[in-house]
Amino acid sequence: MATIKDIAREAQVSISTVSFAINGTGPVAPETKKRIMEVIERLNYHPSSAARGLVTRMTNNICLYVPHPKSNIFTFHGNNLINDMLQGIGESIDEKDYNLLLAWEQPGSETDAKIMSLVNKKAIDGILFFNPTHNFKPIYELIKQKFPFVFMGRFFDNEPIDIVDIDNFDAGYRNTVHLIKLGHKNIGFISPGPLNYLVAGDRFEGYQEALRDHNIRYNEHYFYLGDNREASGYSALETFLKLKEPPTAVVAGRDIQAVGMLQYAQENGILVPEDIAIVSFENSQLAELHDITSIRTDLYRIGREAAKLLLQAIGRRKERQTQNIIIPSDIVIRRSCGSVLNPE
Amino acid sequence: MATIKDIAREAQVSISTVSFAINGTGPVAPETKKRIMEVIERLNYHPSSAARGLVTRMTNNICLYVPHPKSNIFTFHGNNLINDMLQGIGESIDEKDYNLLLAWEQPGSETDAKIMSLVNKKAIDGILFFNPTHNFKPIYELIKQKFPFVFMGRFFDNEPIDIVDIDNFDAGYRNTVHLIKLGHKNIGFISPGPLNYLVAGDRFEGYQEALRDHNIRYNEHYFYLGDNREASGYSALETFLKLKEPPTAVVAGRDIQAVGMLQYAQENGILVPEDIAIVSFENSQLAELHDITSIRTDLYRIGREAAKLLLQAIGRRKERQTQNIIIPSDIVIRRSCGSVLNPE
DNA sequence: CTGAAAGCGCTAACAC
DNA sequence: GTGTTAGCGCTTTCAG
Repeated sequence: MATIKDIAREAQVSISTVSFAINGTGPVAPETKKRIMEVIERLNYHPSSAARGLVTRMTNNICLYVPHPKSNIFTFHGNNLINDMLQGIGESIDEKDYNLLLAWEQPGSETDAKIMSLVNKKAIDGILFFNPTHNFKPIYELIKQKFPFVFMGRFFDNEPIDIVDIDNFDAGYRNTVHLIKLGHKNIGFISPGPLNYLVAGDRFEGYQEALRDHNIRYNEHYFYLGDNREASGYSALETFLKLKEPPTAVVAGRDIQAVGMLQYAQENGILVPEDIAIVSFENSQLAELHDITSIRTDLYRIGREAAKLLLQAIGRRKERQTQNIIIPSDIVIRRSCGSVLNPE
Repeated sequence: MATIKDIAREAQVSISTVSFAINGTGPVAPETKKRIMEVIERLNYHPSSAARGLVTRMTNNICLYVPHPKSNIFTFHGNNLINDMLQGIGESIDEKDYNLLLAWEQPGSETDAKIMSLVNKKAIDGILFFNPTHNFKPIYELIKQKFPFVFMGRFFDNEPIDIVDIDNFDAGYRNTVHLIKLGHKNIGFISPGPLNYLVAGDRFEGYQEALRDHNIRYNEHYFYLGDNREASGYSALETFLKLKEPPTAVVAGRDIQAVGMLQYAQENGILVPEDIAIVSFENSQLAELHDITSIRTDLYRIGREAAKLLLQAIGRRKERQTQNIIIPSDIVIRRSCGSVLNPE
């Protein structure tokens, strides 16, 4: 393997000149540079990232820190959306020639062992957090160390940190308003998961706010705590329809729940959207497959913006204003909500 | 940040002793070691991976090299399965304290620019290839350089390389035999994609071989070239049923195609499995949702074995026998095939 | 514009 | 068992 020394010798210059030529960090005469570049090409030379990293203290690696793959949360946004996010991240990091390291904690190990190890041993320059839960210890340590990171998804503490997120509150609000505009007053809500997950909590609050804004009283019997299984949508609808005054529309917390509702409806001769209108979140393949109106999350843009922001933060290590970027999402109207109207 | 020098000074030993103590690469007196470890703990010292990498020529990073996220191929095996694979990889690399770098080529860039750059600049110690297409240039360069890598999925050349794969031929064979055993003789086959993708080609060959083994003549009208969209299953069934002698069973190339078939069947009053039996591949969420018999691919084991193999290869850089590990897959019987019999 | 030289933090001979 | 020392391949003052 050729080293910078070989290049210097072959090009008849010193190694510092070679370094200047490669990095543009010092003046080099055009012909000298040309000669150097030729030798580099000829010897197929590539600077060693370890050697470079040792002196620059940069690795050109960022870490995408995700929940454990086995976790349901990992597929929270529907699967193909993760691909979208990766694509967005990829585009941003490619521009600056950064690499992407993927990491998560093994269940049973310390909750932040992996990520702090990566930070401590200086294997990464920054972190992209993609973790819908907010209970997050390492954050504070990282803030203290001034280690660059960006949060994808809301983080409810008021620490000044970089965040890129969709507005789940807004999504819940718009889904609900959409139903209200269609004339519904009795509107059920299935939470996508425990309300202490911000995604779920925010959507629920958006739902409530929409009701308030339209002078509809929130009925606690119209709330059903769901999870990531079809069955939770199924039993939600079952439960709702047993009420004396059942809802005429439901905001499903996620597409798979909407599918469960569809299942129950079909088995029991209930018509969608005639008897019960449904809107959902995620706009996954399932929504498309079953003609379910659903909120589309632009994870591509989230990924791209978050990575861009992180690279900026890495670039200027000085104090800088933290940013809070909200990526808008839109509602994809399909059959299940009983309208082809556009919302608002 | 504490360095090895600080530790040496505080522990009143030389830096080599510290190094020996940390890595176990030299004899250190128990009390000395204890003292050193205490200082390390106290100063929260972590060896710099760049410095270490510079001398050991190891990065402790491996690269999972995948198709572009936008590519359909990326979701070929169904999405949650990718998670399974990641989990498997994660378990293996955690044991040896390795990190996972995720990389793919941006469309439009050179087909192997990213991966060869990673190799050249010595940012990784080995590569896990996950790429269903076989048209793969960098392989030969890597072989020449003796750079460690493992292929997940078949590679049809006869180069001696490490491979971990499921037996798609076997899967196609077993799906077909399952239908034959149920009494079917006219069996359609929808390819999951172009036949030059080995996944598709192998499944198709398994299908053909099963027919041959049971003295059933292959009928080319029973072949339909599908893709990754529901519509291809839909039109496949439509096409098949228009034949003078339509098939009574179909091997769908992937779950989404089976769903498309179900859709067509439902719209046209065709009963599944009574009128047409269906088996498929992937065993994705869709298969579960729609009660489709499907072949389960154990991507968890593929990931785990592949990463393990790669780490072995990285460990002993000497000549070693390449391995060819086949991970068995099994068939998950559901309603769509018209049996609860176990195959074979 | 170019070169000499001092490290970056660590490992691994080699000497004692 | 422990210390000394020579690098690993590169960046970056600082002179000239």
